[in-house]
Amino acid sequence: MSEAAQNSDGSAPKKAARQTEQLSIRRRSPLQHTCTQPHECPKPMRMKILAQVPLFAGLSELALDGIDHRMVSLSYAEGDRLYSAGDPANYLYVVAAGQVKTLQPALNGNDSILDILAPGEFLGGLTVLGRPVYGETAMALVTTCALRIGTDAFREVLLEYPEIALRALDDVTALLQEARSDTSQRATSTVAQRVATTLLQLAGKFGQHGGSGDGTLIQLPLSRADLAAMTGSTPESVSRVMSQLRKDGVVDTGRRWTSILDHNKLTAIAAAEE
Amino acid sequence: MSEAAQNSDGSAPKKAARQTEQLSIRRRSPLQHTCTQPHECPKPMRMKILAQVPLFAGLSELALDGIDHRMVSLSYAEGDRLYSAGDPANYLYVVAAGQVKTLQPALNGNDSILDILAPGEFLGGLTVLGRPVYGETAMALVTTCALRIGTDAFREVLLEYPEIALRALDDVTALLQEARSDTSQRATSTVAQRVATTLLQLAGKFGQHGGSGDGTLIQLPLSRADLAAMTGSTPESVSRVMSQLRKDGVVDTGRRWTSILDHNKLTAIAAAEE
DNA sequence: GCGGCAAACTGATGCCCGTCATGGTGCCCG
DNA sequence: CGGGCACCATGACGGGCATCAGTTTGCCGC
Repeated sequence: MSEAAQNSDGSAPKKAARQTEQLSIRRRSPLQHTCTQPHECPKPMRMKILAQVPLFAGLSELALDGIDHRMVSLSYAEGDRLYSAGDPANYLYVVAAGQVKTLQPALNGNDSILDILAPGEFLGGLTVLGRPVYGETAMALVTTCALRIGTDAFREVLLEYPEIALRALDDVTALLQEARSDTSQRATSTVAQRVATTLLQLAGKFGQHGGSGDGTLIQLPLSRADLAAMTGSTPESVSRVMSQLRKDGVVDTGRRWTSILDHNKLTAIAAAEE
Repeated sequence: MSEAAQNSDGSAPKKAARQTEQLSIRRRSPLQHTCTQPHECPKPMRMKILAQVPLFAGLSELALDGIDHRMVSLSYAEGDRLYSAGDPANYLYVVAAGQVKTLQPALNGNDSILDILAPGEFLGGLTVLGRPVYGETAMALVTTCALRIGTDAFREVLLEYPEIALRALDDVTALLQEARSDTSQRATSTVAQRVATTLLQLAGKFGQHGGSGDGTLIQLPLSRADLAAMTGSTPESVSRVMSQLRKDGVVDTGRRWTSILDHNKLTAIAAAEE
C-alpha cells in the first residue's frame, strides 16, 4: 500500500519523486500520496490498524476482535466533516488512514486549529463521556478512512479493560500538557517563533526524511490560513514569516507540502529570536 | 469554622466586615481567613474531604477507607511548594484546605499560571501515569493542607474501581477543553478581555456573595504579577486594566482580595470590547 | 514614628503584528 | 488557450501592548 503511489489530481504525470534528487524549481511537487481513493476498510486491515493503536497495545487477539465488532469503518473526502461542534457526541473515532484536523470555532470567526491527527489517533471520544455534544469540529485534511464506535460501547470497553482507561488518561494528559505549553507560548513568543515551533511539531509527527535528498518533508495540504489558525495569527503574518524562512534557506514550501531544510536553524528560531 | 474569622496580619483590628456595609476607603480589607495555622488533618476530617472529592463520589465507606489508608496528610505554608517541575512524579495530591496554584516555567522566566485549585481538586497525579517527572510546579497560595497518595497506589485504586478512572478521564478532558479555549482566547482577545474573563472564572470558583453588602468577593492573594501570568500579559498592563475597572466601578481590589461590583458590565467587557 | 522595601500605579516610547489594499501566480474549467 | 478564482506575497498604516523609567502607596522591622 505504501509503494503504490498513484497520481492524485488530474494534472500531467510527475516524474518519479525517488529519482528526482533535486528540486530545480521551487514549488515542484514532491508529493507521494498513499491513498487517494475512497475505500472500504476490509476486516484484516481494520484488525491491523486496531493493533497499532497505542491505546489498544498489548490487548489479546480476542479482545481486539471484540472491539472491532463494535466498530464500523467510514471514508471521507477532503474537506468532509466527521462531526461538527455542537453535534451530539455519540461516537468516538479512530483515524485509520489519512489526516484529520480538529478545529475550535470562535465567535468572531477566527477558528483555531487544535490538532492534526495521524492514523492510530483518537477523536471525539475522549471529550465525550461527560458532555452531550462535541466541543470541536473534525474535518478530513485529505481522503481519510476512520473507524467509529459508539460512546456507550467504548465505555463498556473501558470498564472491561481498565488498563485501557489508564492509557487513555495518559493520552489526554499528554494532550493537556501540550495545550498548556501552547497557551504559554502564545502569550510570550513572536509569530516567527510560533510558526517555527509548529513546523517542528509537524515535522516530528508527519515528517519523512530522504525523498528529495535533503530536508524533512511534511506532506500536508496546509494553507497559510491553516497555519495561521494553528499559531494564533493571520495568513498575512504567516506568509511573511514563511517568505523570510524561505529566503534564509530554512524551509521550502509548495502547494500541498512543506520541507524543512535547516532543522537546526529552525530550532534556534523557535527557541529565541535570531 | 467558617464563622471564626480571625485577623490574619498583625495590623490594627478591623471592624467586623459584616457590619461595615460600605467600603468607605479603598483598600479596606474585608478578609475572612478560615485557616491560617498549619495543622494536621485528623482522620474524620480526611474521610469527610475524600467523600467530597468529585472523583470519589458514590464510593462506599469501605472503599474510601481503603483509599484513605494509602494517603498521608501534609500541610504547607504560603509560598511552599508541593512539588516543582522536573521532580520525579511519584505522588498525587488532593487539596484538603487552602488554595494551590500550578505554574508552568518558561525559558524566559515568564512563568504562566495554569490553574488555581480549590479543596477537593487534584494535582500532579493526573499528569503522572505516563511521565516520570512533573511538568509544572505547585505552590500553596495560602496555608494549605493536602492529602498525598503514591502514584502506584493510585494506579491500583483506578484498576480496582474503573468508574473512577472514567471520571478522571472526564476531569482531565474538561481541563483540556478549558486549556484549549484559553489558547484560542489568548490569540484573539485584548488584555482587558482576558483579565475580565479570568476574574469571572475566579469569581465562579472562589467568589463568595454577601460579606460586604454588594459584589462578589474573591479572597485570594493574587498579585498583579500573578494575574499577568494567568492572562499572558505583564504586571503593568494588568495594573492599567484594573485601574480602569476600578474607575468604572466594576471591581474593587485590595492587597489580598478582589471584589466584583458590577458582574454584568464585567461580562460585557469579557465578551467584546466596550 | 521612621526608614527601607516591595508592590502598585502611571507616563513615554517603540515595536510587533493585525488590518486593509494591491499585485502576482498557479489551478480549474469551459 | 484565456478568463475566473483562490491563494499567496508584499507594502503601508495604525493600534495595542511590552518595555523602561519614575513616582507613590502600603507594609514591616528597628
